[in-house]
Amino acid sequence: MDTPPQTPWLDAGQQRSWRSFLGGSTVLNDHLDRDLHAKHGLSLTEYEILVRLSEAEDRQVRMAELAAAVAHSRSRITHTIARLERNGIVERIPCSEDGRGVCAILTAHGLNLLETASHTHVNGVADYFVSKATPEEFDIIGNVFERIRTDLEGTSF
Amino acid sequence: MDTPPQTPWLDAGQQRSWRSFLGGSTVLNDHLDRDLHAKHGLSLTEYEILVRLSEAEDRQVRMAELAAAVAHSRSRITHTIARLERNGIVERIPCSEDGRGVCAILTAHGLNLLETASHTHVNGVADYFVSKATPEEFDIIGNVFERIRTDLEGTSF
DNA sequence: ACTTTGTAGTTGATTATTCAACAACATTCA
DNA sequence: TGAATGTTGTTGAATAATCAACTACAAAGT
Repeated sequence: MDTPPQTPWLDAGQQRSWRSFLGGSTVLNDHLDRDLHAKHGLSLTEYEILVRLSEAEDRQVRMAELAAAVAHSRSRITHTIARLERNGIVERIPCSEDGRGVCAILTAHGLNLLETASHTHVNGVADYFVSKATPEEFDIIGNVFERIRTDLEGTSF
Repeated sequence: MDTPPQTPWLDAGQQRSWRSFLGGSTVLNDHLDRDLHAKHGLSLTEYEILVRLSEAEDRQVRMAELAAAVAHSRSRITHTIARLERNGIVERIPCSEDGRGVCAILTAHGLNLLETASHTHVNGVADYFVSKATPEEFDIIGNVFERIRTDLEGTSF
């Protein structure tokens, strides 16, 4: 069923690296998510969205742009923003310029929450991730995943 | 609310690396998951479970052990195995030695499916990930995430 | 033996994500 | 103008993941 004719298998080292990455990134995401949830009632993906909003002009961003920024589907963003809106963290406003457009905008409460939560998050990233690598290693990781992202994004949805 | 007294923020480069990692690993997981789903009706996490089973003695592993291997909760494994069982990919058998124990065991059909799917998966890992890094870089990534995992695992649930 | 404590796995309710279908507006081009 | 065609965002149903509560068995201590 559309199987590539021949498959060059990963060697032992590559396989080990791949599995380490998969396992490590899973527990890393998990820890960051748990910390945010326990202390602030936010998921990591919600947190990421708030960060993007906080950095934007007028703290507002269009839905599709937000989706692209955090690499999620438009549908997922709609649901997530709906949830955040229910909790008074974000508001939805029709976006000028384009009759179809909708912008999510951070409320004052949302901004406060983000500022509080950011301490937890940054400490988590530092403790669980940055501190486990040398600056050079951390840099390499950034570069590789940057490449992966730019090469892959836009290839689906 | 239990906020660390002072937070040493990430510098610009660290922040860039962290975001690249987050975005890159998201699209990477997404692509691998989509490919498996589209071609074989399997999710990446289901696939990982099948791999562990296939490598085990008698192609069977106890639930808790499986959970640890793929860094998921026991509950999640129960649900996932139930799903796989419904599709005839796996079976559940009471595990000797321990009256409480349950083992998941790969069926013949499950093994076939895995063998077919592995081509898709390995090609995906190679194309989307391995080929984007030099061998040295890939090795470093493996090492760093190995550290992260061993340091972090067992810290929750 | 028996009580306490711990571990394995499951269950069902809640919450989150995906997917396909859709309505509303924009753009293009005849 | 007015059809196509494309894009934006939403909706609801289906699927998956989380969480707390629970049963059943095991191990230890008395």
